[in-house]
Amino acid sequence: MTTLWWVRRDLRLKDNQALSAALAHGERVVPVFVLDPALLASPYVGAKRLAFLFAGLRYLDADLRARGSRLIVRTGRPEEQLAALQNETGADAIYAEADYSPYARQRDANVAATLPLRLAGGLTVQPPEAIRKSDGTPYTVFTPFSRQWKALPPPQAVDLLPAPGRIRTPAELASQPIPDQPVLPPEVPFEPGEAEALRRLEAFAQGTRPPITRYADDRNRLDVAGTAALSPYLRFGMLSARQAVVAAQSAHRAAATGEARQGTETWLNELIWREFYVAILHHFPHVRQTSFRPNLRDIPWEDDGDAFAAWCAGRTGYPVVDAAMRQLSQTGWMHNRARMIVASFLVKDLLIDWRWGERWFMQHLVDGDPAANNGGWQWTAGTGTDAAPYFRVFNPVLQGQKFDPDGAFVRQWLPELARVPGRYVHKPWEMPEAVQQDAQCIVGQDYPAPLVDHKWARERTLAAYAEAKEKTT
DNA sequence: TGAAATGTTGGGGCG
DNA sequence: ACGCCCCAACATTTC
Repeated sequence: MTTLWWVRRDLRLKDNQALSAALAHGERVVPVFVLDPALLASPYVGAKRLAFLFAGLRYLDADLRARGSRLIVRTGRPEEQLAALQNETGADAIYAEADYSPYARQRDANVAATLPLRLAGGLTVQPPEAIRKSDGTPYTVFTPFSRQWKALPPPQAVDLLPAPGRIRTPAELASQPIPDQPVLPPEVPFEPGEAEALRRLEAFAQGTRPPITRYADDRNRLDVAGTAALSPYLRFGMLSARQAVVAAQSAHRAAATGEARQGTETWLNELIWREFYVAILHHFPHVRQTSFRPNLRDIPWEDDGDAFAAWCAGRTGYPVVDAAMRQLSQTGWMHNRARMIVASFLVKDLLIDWRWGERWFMQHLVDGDPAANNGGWQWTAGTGTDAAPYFRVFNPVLQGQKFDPDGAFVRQWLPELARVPGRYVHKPWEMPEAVQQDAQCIVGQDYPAPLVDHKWARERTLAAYAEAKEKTT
């Protein structure tokens, strides 16, 4: 028999449960990717992420060809394209890795209504349905969720599925070319593909004193490459969550110091946060439309297009915010600490609806994921599950001084601040005129004056949130 | 996975 | 020598 392996966000041959199931089911397997016009037209899709995906498909196709197979690409509604391919091949089953976003679940329901679709695990280590409180309801607080997650049997290295050897795929099937547009800009610091993902995981978590052993402290530093930067690979399944967790646990066992143990535990927690937000979006799909907390649905947002444009362009006058926003638009990636800082600034200094920021992030992040991105924004806005309390407002100057103490990060992305002395680099508007002259950085001319006064903005936001709470209680 | 406002303490300058 | 005040430094509360 012939089986279809429907590739969606699992662009890998190793530890791929859907692929393994397809190979176990039939002697011939057809790897297929469906370009879904509805997805391509979405305002939540961006060119850099699309380019990363297409380049990743080319790598996958090359890996498949090395095994006597290839990737079949079709364009159209998945249920129609898969039905056509089923007719062409006589396939009696379609295997795919389960995905849990509202769009993915609707799409898969449409396919399953007429075709033999079978979903396998792999996007997360623990399927979102599997982690529930004793009364059967889903967790909405991270800590108990993570406790339950850790109580389940952990994946072991021996559980990781090897890449298949030869894959027999019928030769006569037509395929469209993998799109070569948009092109991945050279500024994007991620080489796509499964091989690169594994190289990075190894560099991060293996060897003597690898970065993961310093992760607990370094992960917050904007000026240090202390994070794994694996998110784009996890986003498209060039790496499985299971592979990442196994690596974290093996690094944990190898940890010789308290710092190293702390680092590996902290990184594992970040992987569990990812699964937490997949589960939240699965159980509460309405969070894509509105706040999780009903009492914060009526915040009187400022619909300020100009302020939003300044935030997008990295021209707010707060260096740490602007540097991060320019890093995002140029490279498609942003440090996690920086994501919190710029999100806090948009929501709590500019009082702009977090959904505007959520959309901008999805348009620019190579790793943009509906669950994690939504969870992060609702966390910052204080509207989500286990969110930051509404009165927690980041001070962009203090955050800059704490996590970019020498201003190296800020100067990297804001060359106009190159000569600004360290004591002013996170608050250039305090430079005396003579210092501005010396630094060749006139505030309001070479670099913007602050878009809002932080102290004033903080109070405006506290009042606005208080108003929203009052309305609904 | 904050920060500001407010409260407390204790060392040292100074009359 | 003593009490008073100033104000870091730290702690606690509040948003």
